[in-house]
Amino acid sequence: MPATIKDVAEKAGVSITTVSHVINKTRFVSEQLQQRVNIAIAELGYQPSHFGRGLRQGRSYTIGLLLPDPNDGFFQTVARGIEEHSQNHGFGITCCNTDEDPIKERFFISFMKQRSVDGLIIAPTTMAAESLSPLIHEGIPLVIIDRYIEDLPVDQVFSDNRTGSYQAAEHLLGLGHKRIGLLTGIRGITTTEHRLQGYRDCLQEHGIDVDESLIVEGRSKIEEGYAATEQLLLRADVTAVFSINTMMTLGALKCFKARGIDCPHDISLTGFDDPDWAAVFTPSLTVVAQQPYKMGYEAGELLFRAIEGQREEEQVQTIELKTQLIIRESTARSTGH
Amino acid sequence: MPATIKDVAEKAGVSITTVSHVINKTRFVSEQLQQRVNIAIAELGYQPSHFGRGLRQGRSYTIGLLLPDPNDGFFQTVARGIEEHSQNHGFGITCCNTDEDPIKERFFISFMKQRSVDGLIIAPTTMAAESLSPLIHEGIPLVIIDRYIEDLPVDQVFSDNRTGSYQAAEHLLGLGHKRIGLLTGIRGITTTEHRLQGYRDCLQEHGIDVDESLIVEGRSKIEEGYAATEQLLLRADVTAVFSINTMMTLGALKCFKARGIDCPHDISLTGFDDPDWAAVFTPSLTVVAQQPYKMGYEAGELLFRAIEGQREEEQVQTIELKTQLIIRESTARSTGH
DNA sequence: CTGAAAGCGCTAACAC
DNA sequence: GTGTTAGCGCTTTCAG
Repeated sequence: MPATIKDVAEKAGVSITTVSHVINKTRFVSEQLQQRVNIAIAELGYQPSHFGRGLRQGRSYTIGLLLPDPNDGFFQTVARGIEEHSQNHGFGITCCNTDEDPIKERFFISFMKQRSVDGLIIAPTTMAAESLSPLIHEGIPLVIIDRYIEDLPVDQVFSDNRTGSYQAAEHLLGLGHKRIGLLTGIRGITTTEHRLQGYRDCLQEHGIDVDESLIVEGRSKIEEGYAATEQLLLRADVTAVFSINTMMTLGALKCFKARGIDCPHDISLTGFDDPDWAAVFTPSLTVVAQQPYKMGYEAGELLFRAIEGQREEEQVQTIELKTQLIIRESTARSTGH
Repeated sequence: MPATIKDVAEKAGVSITTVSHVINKTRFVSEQLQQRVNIAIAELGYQPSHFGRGLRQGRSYTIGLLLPDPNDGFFQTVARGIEEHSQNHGFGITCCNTDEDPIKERFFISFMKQRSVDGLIIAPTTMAAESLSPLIHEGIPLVIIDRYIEDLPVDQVFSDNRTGSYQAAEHLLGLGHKRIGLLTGIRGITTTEHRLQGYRDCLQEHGIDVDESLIVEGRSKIEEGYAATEQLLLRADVTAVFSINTMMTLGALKCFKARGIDCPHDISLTGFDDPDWAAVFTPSLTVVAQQPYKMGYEAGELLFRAIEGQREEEQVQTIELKTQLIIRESTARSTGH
């Protein structure tokens, strides 16, 4: 039904080869023919078929994006950063949510392969490289984001979670807090583990033994944050809470609210990530901010460099983004207990 | 490099026809051959090429999604509802952000057409049908969401924005507020216009003349909401603010915070949409909640019905979703002035 | 019950 | 400077 290259060729009175070359600027064509072709294209409203081209070239002009949690505004912003590049290159994006499920991850990777994506950006669900190494082996351009995987010869972009976490803990210690509860995100992904490590390192370097009972495992839903906070509050001596991701932070706040706990007077709170509302909240939230847009942007840059072959083989890059501690109202000097 | 149907056929000692039929279950194949084929497929890790199939069938097993604002969690949830269906049908989703820009919208529609998407779900940037009617004419399955377009013979799913807004205004009137400021979203899209209309209708039916100076135009960024609220506050007699979208609401809250205005004691606030944090905020926010997941889900259902041809021609549906006024702490009885 | 072969729209090697 | 043509991987008619 839609016009094909053949229709254009006939209308312009040239061969389809010439049409192809005009479209792709892939060899010289005389002014005159170029014009005839362009006119024909315009009149027919011709657009090259994605399939014809793809079948021939084995390229899809599409990149795949595998993200764990669509509810998290963080990844939304990451996606924007990536989009910046894909638009410039005329590429499409196919995005799938893994929901932190390795099975889904595997499925979608295979899905993407079937569709011959030209590159893939993944925030992996696990620290293991099983599902990823085949990709690398097959030479599909790949960039890992958000979660660092050790010893994997592949481009990676992630935040310096350990330092971010360290600084948050140090900030709380500096305010006189000795017993700092930690709400973790889902275990087994590096973001969580590194943030946990930063907390541990900081306490230890300040001569404080880490009380494991102050570390409560959550995942990434408000209710889980709520429950984890309640559990934490059973220990009456907690004067500060450090929450490792946005949803857990909201859960903590909800719990505070339900129990009539005054933050920061009764308990200080520090979160990770800086969503729009964090600064508007009452109290405004002290947080460790990441650079989600930049994460996406850098990842996109690495990916397209690989796609366009402007990269030496085996020369992979690892980009660690700085975090920033933003001190607001939700943390205050410990009133002791 | 990856295995083709031909490789499978050779390995299984059958014709490619048979392989195709086994894969697609499109005609009877003896148990024996089926097994041989399936084994060969497994051993080769064969996946049918998306391009080969697409070129032949003119289908992409992909739907397109055009959304205006990726920062808005609302659309994120809508997308989840759609995804539910696309997963079940083994379809992919290609999503693009129009950023409320009709030019981008047009571009992406054309982009989607080139890629032969099997259907399109769009939250249009304007009330005009120009970019959309060609699609309808070409018979590409299409569902409009969020924003109603009159007299367009196409499936549509949207919220009853007028009633939602009406109820919010009525709630504020019931609390004794007489001078209710209105922060609008971007003008010219039906969501904004209908919400505006609901506000107007409510005041009028309660015998109150609408003071146009209480209606301040914003768009969809925090800073715009902030500025609009400041403008509103120049009128000292405003005792309540009704904000028409999430970002404007955040802007209003930010302004309140900056000026030391106590909500709801000094001024009541009602928002539209119910993001995660609205209930956790201090004060928790009275809002008109929509049903974003349902919006996506219904849209997906309509779209796939059309894609699979289970719909009479010219038999379009229009689904209006109820909104719900959720009364929380941010609205209180007017203390008068 | 199975296979041979045409052809979807395009690009690029090969002619001229 | 331009055209002819093979063939990418698949589905589907047609033949048997």
